[in-house]
Amino acid sequence: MPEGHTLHRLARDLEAAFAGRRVRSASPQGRFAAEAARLDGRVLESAEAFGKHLFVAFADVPEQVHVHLGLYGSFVISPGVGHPVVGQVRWRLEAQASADLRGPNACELLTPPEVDAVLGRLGPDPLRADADPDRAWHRIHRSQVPIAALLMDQSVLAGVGNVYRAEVLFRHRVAPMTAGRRLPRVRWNAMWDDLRELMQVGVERGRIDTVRPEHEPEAMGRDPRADDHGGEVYVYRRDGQPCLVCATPIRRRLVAGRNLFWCPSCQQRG
DNA sequence: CGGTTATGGTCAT
DNA sequence: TGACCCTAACCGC
Repeated sequence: MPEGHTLHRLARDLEAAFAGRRVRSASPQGRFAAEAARLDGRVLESAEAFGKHLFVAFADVPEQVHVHLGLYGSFVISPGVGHPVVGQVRWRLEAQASADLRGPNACELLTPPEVDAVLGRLGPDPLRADADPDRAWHRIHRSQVPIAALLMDQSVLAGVGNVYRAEVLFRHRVAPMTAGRRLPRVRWNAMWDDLRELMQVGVERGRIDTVRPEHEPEAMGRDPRADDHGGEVYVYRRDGQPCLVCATPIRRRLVAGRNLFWCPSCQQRG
């Protein structure tokens, strides 16, 4: 379930479990075998996330492991070592804990220039303290592309995925097909601040929650059970169901190959 | 058991 | 725009 919050949480957890420790490194599946063997027995130095990209550094190794989870990759940390390998495990780290990487879009050793090249393609990441929202604004305010597409463009903004884009558009009542150049600057500033807070909550809880207290199902007299994807949201994957605010049926439409969800009644402004 | 789906991205056309 | 990559869960038969 990888949007940016997942990777930042993962970086934090990997450091807690492995930083400063000598680790075993292997590729049970074999597709990262040579690289994993090279790192075996070394000290894991750091794990850091930029948008949806994760970089793991080892002492005395100039290259870093670049991990991108893609649509359905997972990197799961569990206590203890020597667990049986279940399914396709691309990379396994072990110290006093274990971490299994499955189904990543990318798992590769990159040289420092190659790392810089990846980072250079990324827009500002709301989860990084030094991120500059003006860099994103510069791209947005001169673009004819719908804001719903711009939010997914990692070179405009890094870390936002299909859930956060739908939810932040709803929370700010923005019509998804509004061209970037039609979005008022004050609106963008508010969306950026909101994303910072929402994604930080995502890091802390390990799930995406976007519903304000006054709209929570319990407060609205509904079953307080979380949505199927694990968090509490306004529109994501709720097509056909009543809007939590106005009861209008939530709509769905494919935008740039991904399902976009929105409330046609609540979301009418630029 | 096979088809579908998924919070993503790249590359070719 | 479409093909393709990667893995697992879920659904209907």
